[in-house]
Amino acid sequence: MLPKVLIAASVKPIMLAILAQDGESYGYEIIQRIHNLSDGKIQWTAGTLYPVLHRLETEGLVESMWRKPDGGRRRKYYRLTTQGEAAMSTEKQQWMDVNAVLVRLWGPDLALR
Amino acid sequence: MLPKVLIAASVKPIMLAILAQDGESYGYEIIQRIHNLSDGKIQWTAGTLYPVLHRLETEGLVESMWRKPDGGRRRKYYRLTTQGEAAMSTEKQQWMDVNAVLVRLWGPDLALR
DNA sequence: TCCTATATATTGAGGCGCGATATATCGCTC
DNA sequence: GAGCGATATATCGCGCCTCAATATATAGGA
Repeated sequence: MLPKVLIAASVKPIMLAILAQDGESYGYEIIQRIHNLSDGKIQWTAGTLYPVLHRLETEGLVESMWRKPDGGRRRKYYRLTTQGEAAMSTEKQQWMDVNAVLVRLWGPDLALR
Repeated sequence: MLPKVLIAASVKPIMLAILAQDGESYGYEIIQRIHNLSDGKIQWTAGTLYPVLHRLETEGLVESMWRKPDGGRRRKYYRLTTQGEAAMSTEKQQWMDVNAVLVRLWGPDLALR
């Protein structure tokens, strides 16, 4: 079980990175995607995910459209905006800045193991 | 300026790692240490640091002792407990789990650049 | 018909950073 | 010996965040 604060810090960069890689996706699929990507270590719930998606949309980083597939119920697909791509770069840089400090403290050799 | 949530997620592992590496230190020094370690990118304030130190002490991860150096005013020195060392390992593993997901999404090749 | 999986949405409780503020002392300069 | 900046610790409260719980709806299979 990961600490809340670590979930909080990683949810935005991970969400943006998933949409950047997958092109577009919807809530339920994203939950499963991150579950697989992390070997089950990260388990977002609906109560975590949807508020984040709505926040990203309010901030203009993602846009959404409803779609109804043949069979199965309607889904709300999300896609990165141009602003969202820029935001991902920023988030990535910030994460790596902090990560660099931790790697330095834990020992630079560990980065290669 | 780093996002609050990223500060929140990193403050505990960084604090534990600093004390693990330095043996012991005190609030004011830790603030300068992290400033230098991060090339000025991470700037903790007293309002961030002291509550965290107190929390770590309540959790039994650090222990403290007042000391009065020759010249200069008294300082409260902090040191990791055995529990604190174990907590650092856990925090480290959790951070690396999340970092692994991000590296995977951003592209594994980036890890070498 | 009923159950399970799929799918989105909201609320409220609890947790946390950090700017602002308070308090105190050292060492230097005028 | 007054004044000041650097050193040093401490607390409060605003605002933001997660996430369990809850609500709603539908597809497909038993």
